[in-house]
Amino acid sequence: MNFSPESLQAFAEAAAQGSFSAAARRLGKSQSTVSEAIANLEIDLGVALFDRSSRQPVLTEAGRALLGRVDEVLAAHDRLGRAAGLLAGGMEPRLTVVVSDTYQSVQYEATLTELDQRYPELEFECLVAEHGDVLALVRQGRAQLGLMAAQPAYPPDIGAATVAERAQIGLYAASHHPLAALATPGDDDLAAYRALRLNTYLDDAAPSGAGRCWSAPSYLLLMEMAVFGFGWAELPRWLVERFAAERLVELAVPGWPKSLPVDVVWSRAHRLGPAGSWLQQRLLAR
Amino acid sequence: MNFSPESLQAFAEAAAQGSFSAAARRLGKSQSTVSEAIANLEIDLGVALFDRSSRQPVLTEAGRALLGRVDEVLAAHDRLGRAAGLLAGGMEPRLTVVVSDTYQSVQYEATLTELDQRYPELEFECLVAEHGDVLALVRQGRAQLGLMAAQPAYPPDIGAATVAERAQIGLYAASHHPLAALATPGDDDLAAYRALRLNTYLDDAAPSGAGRCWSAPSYLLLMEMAVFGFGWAELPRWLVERFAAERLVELAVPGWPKSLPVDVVWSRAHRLGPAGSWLQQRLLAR
DNA sequence: AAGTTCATATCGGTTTTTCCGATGGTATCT
DNA sequence: AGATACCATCGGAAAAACCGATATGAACTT
Repeated sequence: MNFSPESLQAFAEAAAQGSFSAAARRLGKSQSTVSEAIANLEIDLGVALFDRSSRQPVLTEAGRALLGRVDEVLAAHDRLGRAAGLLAGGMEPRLTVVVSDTYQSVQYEATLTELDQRYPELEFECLVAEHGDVLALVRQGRAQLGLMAAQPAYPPDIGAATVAERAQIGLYAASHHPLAALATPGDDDLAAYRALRLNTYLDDAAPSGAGRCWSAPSYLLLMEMAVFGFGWAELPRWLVERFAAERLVELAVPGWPKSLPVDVVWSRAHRLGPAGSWLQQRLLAR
Repeated sequence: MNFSPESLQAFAEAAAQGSFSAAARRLGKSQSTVSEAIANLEIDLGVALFDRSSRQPVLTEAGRALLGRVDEVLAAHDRLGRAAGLLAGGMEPRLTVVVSDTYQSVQYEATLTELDQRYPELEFECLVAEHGDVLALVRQGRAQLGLMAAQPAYPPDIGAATVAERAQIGLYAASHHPLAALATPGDDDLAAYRALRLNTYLDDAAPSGAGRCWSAPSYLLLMEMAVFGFGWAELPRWLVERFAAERLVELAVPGWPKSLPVDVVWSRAHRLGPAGSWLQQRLLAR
């Protein structure tokens, strides 16, 4: 069975208006067209939709039940049309952002909420990759935008700009860890205990005591290990404040917390779509 | 914009098969029809859906994004067709059951779950009404089935049958209520404390102490009042067991708990549909 | 490198559907 | 009873869906 959108629209409009003629006027078609469309739809469905015994047609019980289904079809139909219109207008079908694990940012939640409101049809994808891979994914077009620790220089085909907000990285240990008892622990105190390190964080020279350090591939796992008291760790401040504020304490080591600049990067070869451009500007605007 | 179901189906099938010809074979149409349908759809949508540079057409990014929307339209379309088929086959569009407040029955939960599985397209409506109104609603066709306390006789146009399972009504008071401390309270003990009564329960003669009794229009409110210790109440056993088992105690008054027969009633003038007949039989079969 | 195969695009022509204006019948209101 | 507004039906015009045949191109074989 195959129901034409014209018939469905005629039915829905007639049900809404309570009149075939009024529906025809609103749809810009002739009355006979609407009448025949509904009659054909009734044949196709095998059910009478309207009771025509009185002057104005009134929905039958079956018609009332099927009207809901018809509305669903038309709503899905409209969504398709809207999505196609956006795509035809140059909107990218999806936006991929790759975030360096060091700066994976639930802190951008508000921005993403705004993105969702502004571009509801957009498919959004978030990748996490290690520093070098961020550039590779952006360069090959797999991702449109990247967020990573600011670099002194970038390849010529990569555009970059520094985000106003810097990433805050602190040193943390569990509340019951010996380090938590010290007022101002120094580097030698840190060296006395096990370090918990991100094992994708390759830029840094291995510190003393590296033989005893534990590592994990994400800050979340690292934080879990710190909460259990396995050692101390460098962690993004927002992550601790949101998920482990009462179980970890920040260590007041001189020179900490660090505040690292973050860059947004993009490929000059691939033009950003409207949503990508908006997100780029939005990230820089803060 | 108006997208014909033929085009959408051709697009979805072609995307699934990765081939226009294969889609045409599966749809029972000629290859040129599918090709033209998709070409027209691309014109209507304003975007290219397939990349035709290679032998087999491959979805563009936009096509991949829109395919999801198209599938939603087709799914809604299918649901409409299925619902219409059921209605055309004699299925009632909705089933209304009216339950006497005395026996409102979440206890029939399993039966309703089964009804939902068996008739997923059915619109189910549950009304609650006072004894006499149950018969009125069934008689006028507003409800197809009724559940109420068994009556000695019914009007001739009303069919009735007794449900195998009887309604269990017990006497309850809060755990901290003085009555809860008595091993076997008698009627005189009950009379010494406030009674909580259903105020639609008009058949019973007002007992002694009626001036002090509190009432509520539903067993749920009544049970709340009992939990707060305001007095003792007649309550359906299943209701207490499910929602207040640890806060109320049953009073071992001689003659209680009562076990009342429940009748299913229906109108002889209105034929029951398949779902109604099934539910009727299912209620009686236990 | 040429030939084979299998895919899609395109083109006429036929069939089907959609749409309109006109007409007639019927319920509702004055 | 008449006026009015509504719906069903009819015949013809316009649009579309559909098919078979054919051209063209990509991948694969020899």
